[in-house]
Amino acid sequence: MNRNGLGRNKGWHRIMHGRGFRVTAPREAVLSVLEKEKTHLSAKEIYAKVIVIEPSVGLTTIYRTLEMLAEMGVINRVEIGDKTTRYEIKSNSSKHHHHIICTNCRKVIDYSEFSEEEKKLFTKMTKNIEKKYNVKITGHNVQFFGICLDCEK
Amino acid sequence: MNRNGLGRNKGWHRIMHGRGFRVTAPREAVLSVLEKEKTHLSAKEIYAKVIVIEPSVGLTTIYRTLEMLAEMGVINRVEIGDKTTRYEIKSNSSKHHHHIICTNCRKVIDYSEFSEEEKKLFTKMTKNIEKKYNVKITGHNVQFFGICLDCEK
DNA sequence: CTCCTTATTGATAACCGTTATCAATAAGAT
DNA sequence: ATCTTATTGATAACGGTTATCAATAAGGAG
Repeated sequence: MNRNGLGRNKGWHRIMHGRGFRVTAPREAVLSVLEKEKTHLSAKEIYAKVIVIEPSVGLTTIYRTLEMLAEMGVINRVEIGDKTTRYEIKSNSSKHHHHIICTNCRKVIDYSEFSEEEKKLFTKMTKNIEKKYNVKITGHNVQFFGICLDCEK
Repeated sequence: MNRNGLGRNKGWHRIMHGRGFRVTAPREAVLSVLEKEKTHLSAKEIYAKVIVIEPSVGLTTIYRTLEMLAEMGVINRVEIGDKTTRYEIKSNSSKHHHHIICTNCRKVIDYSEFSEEEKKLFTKMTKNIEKKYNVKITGHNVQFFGICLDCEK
């Protein structure tokens, strides 16, 4: 257990190191926050939580770290239509999922209980697209829009 | 054929009027541009094309008009990850489609040749989600990410 | 057609998320 | 312990979008 309460994640050290990145306190703090939250936070929201752990960290560093983690494939950028980029960690516990977004309050529900049928069809769609358009597909993003229970009144 | 070359679209007049909106030259010009282009333009790009038709129109009006058209359901907002909102018209000729986005050059391919299987599954997924999460689904957005032929070198 | 109400417009400034700059700092190899 | 250089934080700048407000014009009433 290091100073940030980041216990089992020494793995990051190796991954970062392997890519030639240095392991720093701000980076550990950002990972610690994302690991705990598992929800869709904006850079500002992450910043607010990070400075509790490491008060000297600047907002710029948050943006830079998020940029780096996204490039490393450790986190996903999530756009839910509220004009800011949000981030979610791709841990082994949180699988690939789709998003259900309330167009009124912008609440997000993660949807990951895919049926075998759904999984197969997405695989098939991906292959079809690759063949038909001669592209290499690296991922997909699915959003369902609607009005959540709370906003329905 | 009115002054903007907008012939068969007098329908907009009725729709706008019905909602209590006035039919103005800037609005007709924006619709004219979107109708012609059918691709994913940013507000600035639309502005550049509009001022050819109506030189006195300001950028602010473009934003306001796009906001209105989106609210009316006449156009879609499209996010392709290049930090600007893009717009596409929902004409009867351009059906519902998904997007294939090159993560390198941000080119977008529309994908609308859905198989019956795909259509059925999306309908089923929508119903499942509505039941399971108690929400009213109004639409969905699907993006496939990859590297296009040109960027593959 | 003319008048009148009020939605709409355009110029400008403000806003806000994100990024560039740059001297100071510190990770980690030697 | 030293040294190279990636990283940092403060600040300013940037770019897309929105608020402000007086001037304009759509379109209904007469």
